[in-house]
Amino acid sequence: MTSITALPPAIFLMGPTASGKTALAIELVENYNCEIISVDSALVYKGMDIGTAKPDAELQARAPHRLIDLIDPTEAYSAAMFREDALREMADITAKGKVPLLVGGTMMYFKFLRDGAAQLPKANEEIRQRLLAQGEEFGWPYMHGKLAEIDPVSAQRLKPMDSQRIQRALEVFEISGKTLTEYWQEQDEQPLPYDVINFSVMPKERKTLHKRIAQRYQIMMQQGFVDEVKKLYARGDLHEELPSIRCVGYRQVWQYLKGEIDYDEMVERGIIATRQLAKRQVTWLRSWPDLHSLDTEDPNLLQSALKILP
RNA sequence: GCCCGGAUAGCUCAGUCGGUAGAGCAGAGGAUUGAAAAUCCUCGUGUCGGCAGUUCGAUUCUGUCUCCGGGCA
Repeated sequence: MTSITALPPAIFLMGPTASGKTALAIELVENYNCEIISVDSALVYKGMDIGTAKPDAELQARAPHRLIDLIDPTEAYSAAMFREDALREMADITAKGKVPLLVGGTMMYFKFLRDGAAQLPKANEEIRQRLLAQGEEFGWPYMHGKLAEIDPVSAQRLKPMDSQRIQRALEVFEISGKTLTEYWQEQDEQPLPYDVINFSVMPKERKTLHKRIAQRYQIMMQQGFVDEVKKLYARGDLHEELPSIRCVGYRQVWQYLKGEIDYDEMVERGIIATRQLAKRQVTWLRSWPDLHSLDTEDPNLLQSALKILP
């Protein structure tokens, strides 16, 4: 009754963009019996390397990352797909007698892993496009009103301009005839079968993070970020509405290539978008339970992390 | 040196027919259930360039000085 089955360990290494997660993860791989699983919604895209700060060939040779380069930029990934993929990879690593090290900044993916997900129907592109077009035409408050008729609980929770969530709630109902609220009620606990050690890494000062973001963005420019996006642009089958092209930086370079903004403005807006991303990531982390906070600038960062690990 | 136009929130600017001011952007805080690097919500006191004058009262009118544009020499 009181006996608790020992769960295998797993490590979550979370943090805002440009906080030094990857560097620490690689050091951990070299000093601890673990393997990396990427938790990043942008690293899944093939051909998007510089702007996503994807670990290069040399780093990946030192410490292989799972769940990167999974799909083409025309395709879409999702938190639910991530959960499935990650659980599979974690089991594989555990079976090898190693500890899964989940590293990334996509906090909703971490949340899905930690808390599970409802058994919702997956996105339907045709319905999605139609709902988006309707939203554009009649305005999201109108769509929000329609949602209130079929699923008042969801409507009350969502703001009238939250296009994405309103669209999703309507989509779920159209596909299945069941409301999002009903699905949520049916959702049962899906505890993660691991004993997780939660880490966050970031500089103590926001200003320091902002500085790192700006510096890294300039380095990306020097590495040929614009050329990378040019290649995507030249394909002709990609556009600004795709999740891939909406990624931080890619969206801004895309606008530059379309001639909507000049070079300096593109750089400025790219850096701003990165800062705003970092802020949202930090917001997630503030309420994350059982978090061991590490300081990017800690000269003994690796040792500080190892001290906490079993 | 002269003429004209500016000088207001971190930035770009609006405005007050004289009663101490407001947008966008930035920034901060928050939300987050198959797009999440997405999507959305909340938050605006600042010697209204300095000094002097008129006035009950000046950021607003007048004078002057400083600085920044542009033009003429």
